[in-house]
Amino acid sequence: MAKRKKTDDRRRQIAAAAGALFAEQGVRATTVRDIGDRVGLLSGSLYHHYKTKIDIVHEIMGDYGEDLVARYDRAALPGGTSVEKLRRLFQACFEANLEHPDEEAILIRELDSLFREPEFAYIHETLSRIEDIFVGVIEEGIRRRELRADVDARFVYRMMMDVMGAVPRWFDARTHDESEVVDQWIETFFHGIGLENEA
Amino acid sequence: MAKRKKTDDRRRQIAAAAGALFAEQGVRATTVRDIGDRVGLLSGSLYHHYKTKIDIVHEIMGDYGEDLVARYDRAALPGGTSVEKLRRLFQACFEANLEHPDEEAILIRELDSLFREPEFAYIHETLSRIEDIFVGVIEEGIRRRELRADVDARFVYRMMMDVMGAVPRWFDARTHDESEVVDQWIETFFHGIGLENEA
DNA sequence: GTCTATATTGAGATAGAC
DNA sequence: GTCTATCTCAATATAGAC
Repeated sequence: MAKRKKTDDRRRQIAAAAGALFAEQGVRATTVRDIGDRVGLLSGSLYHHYKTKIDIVHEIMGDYGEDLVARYDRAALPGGTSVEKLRRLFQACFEANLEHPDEEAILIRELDSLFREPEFAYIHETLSRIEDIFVGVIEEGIRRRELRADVDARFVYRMMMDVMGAVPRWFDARTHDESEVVDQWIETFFHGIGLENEA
Repeated sequence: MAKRKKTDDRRRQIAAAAGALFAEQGVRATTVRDIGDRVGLLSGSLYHHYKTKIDIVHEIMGDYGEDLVARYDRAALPGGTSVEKLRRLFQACFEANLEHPDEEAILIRELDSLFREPEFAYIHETLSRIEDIFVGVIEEGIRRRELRADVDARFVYRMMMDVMGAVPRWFDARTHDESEVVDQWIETFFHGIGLENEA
């Protein structure tokens, strides 16, 4: 029992070190020797814990999708206006980036490269579920006449996701206040940057 | 003279083939053998025309920055309201994507990987000049009271650039009408998706 | 200017001793 | 469970014949 636990600790330690490197440099640019150095092992010893380098990526990302969908699901729960729901969705994005920065960075970084491989199809299924959540909230807002009737929900979702997807590239909790960012996003997406008397 | 021209043709042919591959798969994932296959040469023969694989990337991207900055500069020329200028800037983005799809795709794809290398610093200088153009237009709009006084120009620029940077990932001139996309961007950024009576 | 052939390096992975 | 040592393969790049 105690022995089993220790093995898992080592696995987690390797996954954590690898995750930080993958997030920073990308999976392809990170060598098994880099990972070994970080945890104080020779590269060959990693293979006692994982069958391949890609298996480490699966270990890191495999369960993360559920966590992420659950966050957005919770944010979209009934309660409040459409703006309030959108705000909760944006906040969920930041919480994910704060609590799982490596996973978020890897998700975005590898989306158009490694995660195009068929074995990572589950990543895209996760994103598709998140898209449905956003689109559901936006379409409900249109039906409730809280959002403009002429907005294309999938189109607006894409704009929002493009903006949220850039968070790992610039966000630093030490220099940014996430609630201010969420405020600005809400202001811009909901009210726009134009002055009314110019419309 | 005719001979010199032929040599340049070969260089351009190689750069074009490599550009398409770089845009699709990324520079790192594209091998010199891939490139050779595309132009009907053995990989070794490429080295008669270019010293290294990375030199081909420089050939493709080296002059493109000027082209891009010139486009955005022209779009920001005096004339019209701030919305009209923003519309012209968005249109410039689409024209760039239509006329130089490979360059745009490579620019975005490699921004956080290959283009972090010091030898590609000129790419970031180009982007910095484009940022200044956008920020200039937005700040002018605020001074003219055409845009809200409380918008943070750099922040809004980042949102816009994040949205524009995703264009190479989904835009297909055969299925999308770029002027419709520009319309939606302008509507969303300028007026927002909210209904006035909800504000 | 292109080909044949090969040098060189780097990276993922394995075998077997400890 | 880790190390030593090494295999294997793929990729960039080079040398010299044609």
